[in-house]
Amino acid sequence: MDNSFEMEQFIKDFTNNCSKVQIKKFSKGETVTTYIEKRNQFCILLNGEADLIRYDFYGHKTIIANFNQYDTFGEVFYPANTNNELFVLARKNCEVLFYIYDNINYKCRKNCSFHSTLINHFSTLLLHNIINLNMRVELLSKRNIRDKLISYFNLLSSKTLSKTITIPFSYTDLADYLSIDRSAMMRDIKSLIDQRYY
Amino acid sequence: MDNSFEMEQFIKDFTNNCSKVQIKKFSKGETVTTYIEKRNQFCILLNGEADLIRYDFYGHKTIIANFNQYDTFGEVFYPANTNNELFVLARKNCEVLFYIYDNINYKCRKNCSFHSTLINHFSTLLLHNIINLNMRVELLSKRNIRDKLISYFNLLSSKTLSKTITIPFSYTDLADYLSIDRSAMMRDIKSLIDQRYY
DNA sequence: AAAAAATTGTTGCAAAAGCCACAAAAATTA
DNA sequence: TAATTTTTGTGGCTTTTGCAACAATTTTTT
Repeated sequence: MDNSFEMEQFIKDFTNNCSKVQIKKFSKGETVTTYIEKRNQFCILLNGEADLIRYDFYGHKTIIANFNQYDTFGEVFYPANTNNELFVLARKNCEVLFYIYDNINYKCRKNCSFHSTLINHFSTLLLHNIINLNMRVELLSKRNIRDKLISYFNLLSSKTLSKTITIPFSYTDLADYLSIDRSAMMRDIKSLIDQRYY
Repeated sequence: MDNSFEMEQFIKDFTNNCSKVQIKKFSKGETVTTYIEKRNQFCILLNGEADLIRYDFYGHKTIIANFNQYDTFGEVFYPANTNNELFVLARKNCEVLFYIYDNINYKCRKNCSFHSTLINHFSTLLLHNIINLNMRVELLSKRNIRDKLISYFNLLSSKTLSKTITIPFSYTDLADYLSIDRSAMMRDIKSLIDQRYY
């Protein structure tokens, strides 16, 4: 699971200047990218934190995904026929690697070290992405607010291997992340506390 | 998106006998595998159709995922700390390739052609998996039954590029797939029809 | 072809979740 | 530090969803 050491090495390896790679910095609150035109964009969050956001036509905000260090995102991961306006917002200051993905096995003409190392680490990155998504599906497929909360708290505690958890969101954002109404969620949190569940 | 030709080739390539690979056939209704012990199992559905199922402690069945030809599944895609009983059930007769995944770059001693081709196609398979999962998250994050249904129908019609859709599930299963109550879903389907939405 | 099992269509009622609104508190910005 | 914005906590009311139940089909099995 922990591939941070492996990734550190990877990051060092691509500090050369490959023409297909760009690294940009973003301040908290800035838009990192929008998923509109299909440009086969593939991104790696090098540090910081960002969210993938959707607003539906009721005006509801949903936090589709929450990205942390070395998480991958971008339009490559969405089907061509997506009719949604999705965008990635920096939750904290962050640094993002952008790469135009055609075929993982195509190297640039320079045959630079970035491409070699990307190919080596690509599967690991994608596998990590899938595991995250499966956890996400696990949460969202829970039938009621209470179960979503319990699942989410268990997830947090299993990540830190600790009984005390720290929610990385405000309650407002947590509700948007679990795709539920905030006031209804507050009610349920209160009842979990009353029953000494957490 | 369509990688079926590529896959056909792949399938042909591993008809040799690699010691780490097993291909098994299952009849409709049989259990393909259960996600209990972490055995780093990686599977490819060669043909047929299968579901990933969870029963929660209320007895609710949820169809976490629905797998079709060349979809990948298995324990590798789940975090080690999964406390869920998940199992894969054959919805139709199917053939499944099992492979114990350690590191995609480890070849077996024989240096057989399976491993070479798997490495070549692995990213494509994973990317496909991610796209499926993102569509799944898209559906499940919708706030109400009506929107889930509309999203799902749109998805189907965009897949076939047609206005008439065929739901690959019974209504009973569709409800389990969308993680909602069947009778409530029937009510909403009826109202969509009344409003000539579909 | 008959019997058994599963799906569909439909209710009334109960429970859960959503919506709106507002004051208090906390965090952020000027 | 003061002003402004965001978050939290809460409640009343409405709407949606879930539950249980059952007859009518349809499908599958014997």
